[in-house]
Amino acid sequence: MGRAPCCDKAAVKSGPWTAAEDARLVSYVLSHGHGNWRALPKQAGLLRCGKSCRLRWINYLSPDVKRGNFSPEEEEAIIKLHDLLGNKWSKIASRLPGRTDNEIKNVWHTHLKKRLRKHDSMSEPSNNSPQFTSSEANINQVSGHVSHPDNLSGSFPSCENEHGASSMDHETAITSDSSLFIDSKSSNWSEPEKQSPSSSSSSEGESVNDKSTTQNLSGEVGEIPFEPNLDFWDLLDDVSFTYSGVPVSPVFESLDHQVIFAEEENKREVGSWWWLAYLESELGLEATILNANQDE
DNA sequence: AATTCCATCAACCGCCTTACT
DNA sequence: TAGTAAGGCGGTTGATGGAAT
Repeated sequence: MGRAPCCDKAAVKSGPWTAAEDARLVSYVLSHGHGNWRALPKQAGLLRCGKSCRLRWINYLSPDVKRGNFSPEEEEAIIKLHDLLGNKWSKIASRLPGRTDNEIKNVWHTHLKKRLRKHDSMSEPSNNSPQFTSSEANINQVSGHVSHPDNLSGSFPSCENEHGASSMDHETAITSDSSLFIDSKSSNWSEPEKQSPSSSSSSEGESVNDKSTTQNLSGEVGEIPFEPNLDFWDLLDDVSFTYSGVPVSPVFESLDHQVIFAEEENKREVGSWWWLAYLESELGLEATILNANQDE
């Protein structure tokens, strides 16, 4: 007997999310939260597995998610953190505000790993310890970073992490290493158009999820088969957005605005706000907002 | 212009961990 | 303490678009 499936696979939908599903999920989470992911699909009227809902929210729909290319600083941080933590993507993601484990994992496999390998092939492996992979052996060369002191001890080479050894001791050490944490308010965040060509995919910043959401905008949005949460749509209808009493342009050109307006205690709120504006833009409603702004 | 190959990334799968009873 | 449910995580896959031929 195998493990019981988390949900009835025959009764749930799989594959790319439609704009209507996104809207329904967002509407529900914003108004009710996500106390129970497993129960959420039913309550929200989604024919999706709870896990799928959670993943969709965390990796794409959450206002905390920073879209756009990875800045050189972020990439360097990933390299450093991977050197220390191995494939602990969620731990790495926790150090990169706005970035998800999935995104980091993809970037690592599609860009950074190759880059390191390439760098490796161009350099002489003069001092490589046998237990280090070639790419790991060059991480310090690329980043100019000296690993955490613990990492230099014989008991904790990088490759141990890579192969699943516990990283808890490391985590504790790393937690106190502020140099390995990208401040969400830091100007190090770069806008997509400022990205170096070597950064991750060039299209991500401007056409978010054009494989799933955007491609469905043509027909499904107009046929959203559910009753939208009124509070949620009221927010979208409210074009006189303000933050702390200050009028704010509702259409952001980049997520950096989320950072600009993010006082620590209000960061999440603003992020949610930005997201609403973004969603409206994605759903083709930006004209409404822009026109409203111009009228002011 | 058509076809093939490759890179990218969203999403799925299954295992592990944690919280609760 | 053991059993169970749910959340979380990392590995992997498949669809897609663009580049190369």
